[in-house]
Amino acid sequence: MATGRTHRPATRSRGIPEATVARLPLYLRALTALSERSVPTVSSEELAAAAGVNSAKLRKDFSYLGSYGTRGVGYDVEYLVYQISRELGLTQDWPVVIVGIGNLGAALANYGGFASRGFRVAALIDADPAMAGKPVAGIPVQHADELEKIIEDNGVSIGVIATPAGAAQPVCDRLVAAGVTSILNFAPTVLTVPDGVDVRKVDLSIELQILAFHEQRKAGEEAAAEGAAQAAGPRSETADKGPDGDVPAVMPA
Amino acid sequence: MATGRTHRPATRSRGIPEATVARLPLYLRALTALSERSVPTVSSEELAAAAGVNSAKLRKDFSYLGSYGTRGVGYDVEYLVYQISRELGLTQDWPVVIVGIGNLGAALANYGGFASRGFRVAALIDADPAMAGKPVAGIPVQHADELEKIIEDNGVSIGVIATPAGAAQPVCDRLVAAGVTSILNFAPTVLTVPDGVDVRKVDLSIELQILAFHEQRKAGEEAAAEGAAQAAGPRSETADKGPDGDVPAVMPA
DNA sequence: ATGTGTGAAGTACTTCACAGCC
DNA sequence: GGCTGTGAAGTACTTCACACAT
Repeated sequence: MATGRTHRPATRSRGIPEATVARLPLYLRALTALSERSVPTVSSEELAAAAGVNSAKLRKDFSYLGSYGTRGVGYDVEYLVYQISRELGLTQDWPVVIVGIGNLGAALANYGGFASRGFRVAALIDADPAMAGKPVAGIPVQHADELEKIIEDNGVSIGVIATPAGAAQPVCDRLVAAGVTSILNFAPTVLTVPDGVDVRKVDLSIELQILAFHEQRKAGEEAAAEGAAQAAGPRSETADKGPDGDVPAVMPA
Repeated sequence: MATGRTHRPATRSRGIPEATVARLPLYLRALTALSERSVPTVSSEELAAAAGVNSAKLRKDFSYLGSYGTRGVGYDVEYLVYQISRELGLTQDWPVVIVGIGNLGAALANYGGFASRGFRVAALIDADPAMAGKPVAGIPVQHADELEKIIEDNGVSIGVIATPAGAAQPVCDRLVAAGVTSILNFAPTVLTVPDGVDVRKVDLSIELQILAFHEQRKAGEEAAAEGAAQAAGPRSETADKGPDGDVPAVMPA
């Protein structure tokens, strides 16, 4: 691929597609499971099945990292685990702060997947003074006033926002001002950040809405298949559950 | 799936791209906020800014739904809210069950965004007998034995899995067998489902790993840039590039 | 024989740019 | 004049299919 005309010259062949990056953690998880079962090698076919993708995609993805497989044999599990971990930056320790220790923040703090892969919860921060000192997942919650100090002292570059929507942007601004350059946002808001700061969002209600869209379509098709002779007009109603026909109101914070 | 055909024949012009569907909830949220402020109309430019996308994309997205705007004027907020809600299937009521009432399950049960947009938590289900009867978010937790009955009685077609990884597939199988056709999976596992069942996954650790990848790259470039002309402060000299920051050069220090 | 690595072909999505309507 | 709606152009990602290393 000599094209390379896209964004930048790129330091090297460091042009891993975003879609590939997003799948690397998936491969890594599957490989880790194999590693734990002491499986020495896997084929692209097997690994792809375990990760829920197709094998051509997987091979193409790996080709961006280098030629880590052996033709006629497959991939060495341990070696791949290492290479992917390194590529993702998981061979180093990433201190993370979680801001907003409500239900969700607590769930995140307790989530094993964090600690197990290079991430370390450096601090839990909440604006409620009543929370201060209270341990969650074995870590005492600190007051939001300490935010800047905590970030600096721990060299935190990744922040997780689990506050109500209204608090998210101000918290984000403070995180960024204090030096955080990557943010994982669970609050249902669009965050504005300066150039050079990465934001990823996880939005529970959006995922559900996407499911509802497909679900509705299924119901529609099913009905069309049943009646056979009555689709064709404008949007038909999907019978089955009581249609409320209301326009929802938004939530608070 | 050997047949060359794409997913579906598409009943009509009902060929809304998946990427567009994924953004509709975003637009809907922005529109709802405008609606609450009694803003009567918006331009694609304004709405796009509020939703965090560019205006051409937004107009293209809306063009798949129909021509709901007025040239020279913009879009009628209320009307769009209704149209998008309808397209997403949010004008009907979707009963949802949440399985696995740990930290995360409880967070989900309490999450306002669910109830506010056509989703109704029909039941909370957990395998731990000690949880049974305990109210979470005002809803008493029911034992997993009741799962099939609950799904049937409530006509549930959307299930949320918030169990530990090991329990996810069995729970998924039972949900599907009982009639659920859409699943939102929070457990860090690849779920296998029969054709016709939709699964979306939300994976906290994957998101963090993607951030770590970019974070690492920033650090690397920064080090490389250090040798060159050390710019002062958060400013990138690299003209412009993609929509999202991809060529950063900032330093917390 | 077997399974990787990869050009080339195919598909999906984004952005441009401007005609057309208000 | 302003702003939508959309063909056309551009870009990103996926899948195919097969040469080639083991």
